[in-house]
Amino acid sequence: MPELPEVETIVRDLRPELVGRTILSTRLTHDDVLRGVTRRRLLAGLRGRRIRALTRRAKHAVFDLGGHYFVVQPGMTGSLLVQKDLTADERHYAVVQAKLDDGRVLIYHDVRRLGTLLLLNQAEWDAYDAGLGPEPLDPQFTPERLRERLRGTRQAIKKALMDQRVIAGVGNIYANEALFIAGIDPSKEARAVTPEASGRLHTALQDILQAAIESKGTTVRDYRTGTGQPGQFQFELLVYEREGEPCRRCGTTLAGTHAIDARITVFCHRCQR
DNA sequence: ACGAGGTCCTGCGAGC
DNA sequence: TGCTCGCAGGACCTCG
Repeated sequence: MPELPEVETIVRDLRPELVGRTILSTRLTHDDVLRGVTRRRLLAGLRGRRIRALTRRAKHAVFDLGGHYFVVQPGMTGSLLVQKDLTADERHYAVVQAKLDDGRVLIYHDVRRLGTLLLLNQAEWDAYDAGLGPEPLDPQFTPERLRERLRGTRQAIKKALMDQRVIAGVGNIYANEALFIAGIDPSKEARAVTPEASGRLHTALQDILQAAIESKGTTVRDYRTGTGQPGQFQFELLVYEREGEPCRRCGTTLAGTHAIDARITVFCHRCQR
């Protein structure tokens, strides 16, 4: 499931392939991935446009088309690929096929279509961007900034971490991992996290996200890098997908619960307080 | 402002 | 074998 490291990997892989290319024509096979944009406006907005830049913000891949932005949020099962030919499987799940001026095709592939596509002008993008929390790998994201963001909410710390308005780009996998590394009980109220623990969490978040980027992301099922390869970070996970297995730090059997926001939370009763 | 729960969407695996 | 059903979940919504 593409979170910050996965989208960062996709964007880094595709940037040299796509920047400077012009989109000749576009095919959209399903309208249900569109959010706040009609089929007609999306297709008109892509056709004939040159890709000026490709960047990441939170869990979104952002195509700068000059004057407006094509924003792809891969959701659970979305991926972006650039290919010369499509396999039958790729064709079946390719929600968007954009023909490029070098003869290749940019594909947005999404089996479950929980991903979303947006087309925003400059003002709309600025407003959207302003609604997202700070980037955890930004040098301006200090431990103090994290503590400020957490102080205001009584929500469970894990839910707060996954709230894109609080911090951008963190989803279920890295929230579980960072809380384990920082030794914080995922159900603890965010505002009750001590400054010391918050400092550990800041370090853990930056370390885990950076390490996951270096391993090209975590592939549980569907996620692929921009070159179609699985990521490698799934082999380094400490708690996620390890419910019932021994804690790597103390050997206690890791617990699993759905009590927080109906998502699987895996943690160590002994190491996380 | 909070939590709880529903919705979207499809593939997969369990159970019968 | 072939079916039904529950589950996976990020974002967004409504309700109390």
